[in-house]
Amino acid sequence: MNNRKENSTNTINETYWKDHCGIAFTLSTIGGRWKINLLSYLLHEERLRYGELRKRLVGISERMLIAKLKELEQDGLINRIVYQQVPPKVEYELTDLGRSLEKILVLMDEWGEKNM
Amino acid sequence: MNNRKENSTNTINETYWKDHCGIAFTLSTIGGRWKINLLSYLLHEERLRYGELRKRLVGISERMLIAKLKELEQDGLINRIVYQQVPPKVEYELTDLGRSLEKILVLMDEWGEKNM
DNA sequence: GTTCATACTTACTTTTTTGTTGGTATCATA
DNA sequence: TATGATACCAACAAAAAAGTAAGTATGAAC
Repeated sequence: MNNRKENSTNTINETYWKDHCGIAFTLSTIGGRWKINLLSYLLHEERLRYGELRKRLVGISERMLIAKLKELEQDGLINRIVYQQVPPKVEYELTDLGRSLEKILVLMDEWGEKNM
Repeated sequence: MNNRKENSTNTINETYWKDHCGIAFTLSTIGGRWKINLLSYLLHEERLRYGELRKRLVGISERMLIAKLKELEQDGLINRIVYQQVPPKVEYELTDLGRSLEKILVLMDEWGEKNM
């Protein structure tokens, strides 16, 4: 899953900036095609099941959805809540750390709505 | 330079979200490896020459620096000021639109510094 | 007429991200 | 015993982003 070349210039650059610059660090945790959408939906709707997220993220593939959920979970931004039942039921919600991004997300949304 | 496939799923998805979601739009204009660094330096230092930017953006290649400057200029976030002299002198500064991102950049920086 | 400084440019390669397709597991219900 | 519902996985392929290396142009100073 994590098949980055550890000593590529690309990775070296990203690592350098993640370590030296707050903005770069932040961007690395919420950047990419889908993460902010995920965070945004979870911010507004509290808890959502896997299938509900998939419906909302128009165009996303299972592969990406799972991958991004896993990354967000590993970064401590969301919780994964598993119900022991069949068929399976899994819900996702923001952690406190995830919710602490609210202001940034709101500002980004406002800026975008205004300038797009 | 712009060699995106116009009808790839990837591009279709990005376009859809850029049109429907403010956050996605914002992220598409400041995302990627280098743009926020550029904006950040220009925010703090007002005007910087091409060569000065290159020194600050440790690790960046000419190709990337030019490409990102051009994108930022086309999106109206920065001004390119050319002095008619040899050897050439070109400065870059934020536009009002660029400066309107300040709050977001500051918050991202704070969040990063706190959590990295 | 060669060198220097500066801001770019271009062809090409590598790396990373994203998408496609076709799976698996579980147990209740029909 | 077959079907359905849900969450997830894995091999492969395409697309996009980033990096490498070697250029160009200009006119002044040597």
